[in-house]
Amino acid sequence: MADLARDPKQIGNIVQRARKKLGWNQTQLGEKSGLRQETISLIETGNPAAKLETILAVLGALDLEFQIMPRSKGQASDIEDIF
Amino acid sequence: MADLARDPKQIGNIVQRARKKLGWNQTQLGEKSGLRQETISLIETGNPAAKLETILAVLGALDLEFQIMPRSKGQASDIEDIF
DNA sequence: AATCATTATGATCTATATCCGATAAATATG
DNA sequence: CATATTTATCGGATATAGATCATAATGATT
Repeated sequence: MADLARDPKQIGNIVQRARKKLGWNQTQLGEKSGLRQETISLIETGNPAAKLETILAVLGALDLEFQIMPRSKGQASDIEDIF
Repeated sequence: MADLARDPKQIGNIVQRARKKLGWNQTQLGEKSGLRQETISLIETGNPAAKLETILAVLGALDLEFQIMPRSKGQASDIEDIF
């Protein structure tokens, strides 16, 4: 349910997975988040220099959110991330 | 334990609180995250255009991490955030 | 294989982050 | 208060995001 996001690539993967789960293409996600398809593409491929506000807009459009917590708590979701 | 981070200001507050809890000043956090004191200042005051990699570097230095999850789950941590 | 949909890439432009060096403003501490 | 520490701000330089318009590359579907 909760996905670890320690680097831009993980964030990109999570965004892509959530988008496809909703049956949206990058253009549609762009419309809902006020961004262009090209920008969504960059984020999903793990652009490390993306702006924070851009990431937050994408997460909002997907009805997702960040939480900040201490590292390495050895939860179930950590294991998923290995694969 | 887990803090909601829906906007840059919340992230800045969380960073500042974690830094002070460790007894560090902005310069020290900058050294540990490879950033300048000015940059830490901007992040803590909620700069929305901060780079993703910059935020991730700061969180890493504080031994914190992002998790991504569905919004509004009405957890205890949501209540804290009102104050 | 041919076509349609989707995603990735390219060049140009404007805006702004971050670095760097310096300093002003604000906050502690004696 | 006076001073030392910490945080915020300024100017110049460099790098790159994201918009825009266009197109190439990739993936599906028949």
